[in-house]
Amino acid sequence: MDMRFDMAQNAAFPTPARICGSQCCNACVVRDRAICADLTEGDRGALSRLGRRVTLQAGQTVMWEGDDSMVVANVIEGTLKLATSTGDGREQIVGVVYASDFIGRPFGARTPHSVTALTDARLCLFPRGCFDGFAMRHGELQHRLLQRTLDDLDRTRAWMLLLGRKSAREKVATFLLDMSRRLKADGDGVIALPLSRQQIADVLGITIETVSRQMTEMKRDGIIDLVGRRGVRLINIAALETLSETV
Amino acid sequence: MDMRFDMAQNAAFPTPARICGSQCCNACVVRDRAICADLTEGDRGALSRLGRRVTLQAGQTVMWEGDDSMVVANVIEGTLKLATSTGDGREQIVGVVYASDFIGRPFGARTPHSVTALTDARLCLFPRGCFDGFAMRHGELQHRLLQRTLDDLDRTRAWMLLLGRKSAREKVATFLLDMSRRLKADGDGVIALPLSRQQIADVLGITIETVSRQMTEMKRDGIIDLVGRRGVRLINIAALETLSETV
DNA sequence: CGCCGATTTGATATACATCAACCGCAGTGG
DNA sequence: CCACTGCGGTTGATGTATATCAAATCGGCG
Repeated sequence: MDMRFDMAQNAAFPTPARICGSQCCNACVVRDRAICADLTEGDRGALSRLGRRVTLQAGQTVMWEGDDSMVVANVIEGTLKLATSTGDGREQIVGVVYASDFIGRPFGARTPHSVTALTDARLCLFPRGCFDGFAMRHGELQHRLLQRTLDDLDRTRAWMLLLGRKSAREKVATFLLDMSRRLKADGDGVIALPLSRQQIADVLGITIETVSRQMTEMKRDGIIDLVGRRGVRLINIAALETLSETV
Repeated sequence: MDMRFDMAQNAAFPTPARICGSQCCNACVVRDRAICADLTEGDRGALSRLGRRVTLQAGQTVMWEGDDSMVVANVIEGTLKLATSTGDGREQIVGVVYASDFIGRPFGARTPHSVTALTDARLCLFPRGCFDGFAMRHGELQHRLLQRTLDDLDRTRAWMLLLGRKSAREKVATFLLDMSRRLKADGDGVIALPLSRQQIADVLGITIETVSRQMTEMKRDGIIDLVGRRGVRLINIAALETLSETV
């Protein structure tokens, strides 16, 4: 695993103040977006004591497909991918997760996909057994987790339409729009993609060459602009929406 | 909507005894597999009173993609499909649900996909608002729903690998194995598929012709046998597993 | 400035889609 | 009872989007 990342992915969270050490939720940047948001301060502290903060480097894998489900985590900072693959090495990225998202498989024996950091990342990691137990005693937490899982399922099913029925052009257009909704553009309207071309291909179920060709073609057509390896500026969003085609 | 079904899909549930009328859970065939399984008898009765039993004919649609989420339901009997489509009519089936499964979008404003009966079916239908309220007061129910949603998500993500990275041959092999796991074969080892060729194509993200060709080819190779329009016998399961390719 | 992996570009192959008959079974009606 | 009809399914001929293979180019880093 030797990925290199040329852009400052984590600029949004410039080393958050660790006022009360790494164990404290009060200073947590995702506190009110993560699943622990609805817990009382006391309960949140109790949950916090079950887990620990860990740092990941880009390219590191936290969980492997098919492994026993040993841990779950909140993403505090960074971007990670969820992936499955066939026996002969073809990979499909089944999800991309961002700060405040939840990862891992609670209430289940196996992790059904690998989880790998795309950028440097920080997690709030819990042993699964402890987390499950805590969740069973805290309805608010389970409710939040349910909400999030239902949303994930909706988004995943929408992506099935893309994988099964859209052309390469439509796939790339949909991908770019999706990214523009999740990521903030800089002053010049340039979005820094957290994914390499190969990873984009693995998200869309096409090859790297096809991704590249579609993007340069869109650039030729004046719909987008490519800046450096990881940057895109969406020039004609309406055109992208027409291309992405889902009503 | 004029689908016709030549095989007795529902033979497994020969007009269940309605001992205490259609409103009673005690005689419910899915009582201990559905999400209400962990409720006390009293709570189950209370939930039951919020909803009503409805009968669907094959081809009828209960919910439409993008509509306000008004109802949710347990499937008592029958098979239904969940589908989304592009503006120009390409369809992707994002899920197939069976007896004891749960359908609809609780805790959310919109139904993200249509739900249509593939066979005649019976549902235990709840207004969403009432259901949500009841669920909020009953942790066991939410826990069951969470479990089920997590399982759905796992299965859906596994299907993404199929849609994005598998060949037509692999797709059909995977589909047949999946069916053989969910459906019981009759005495001769023949499985009655609940889906037409077009619907199989819409599940796998390929065309009807490709489905047909792959199946007749597998038949030529002695891997499966086709009996009538809806019947398949899996002769060489090992070969199918090799073909389906996921490790 | 030069190097190395990431990306783009080009040439070619191919799996699958598309278009078009055709077949066969299940109703239907004479 | 049998021809007729309609629809789901199969089969064939052909087209094309995308994969594959190969090489050139770029961009960031030492």
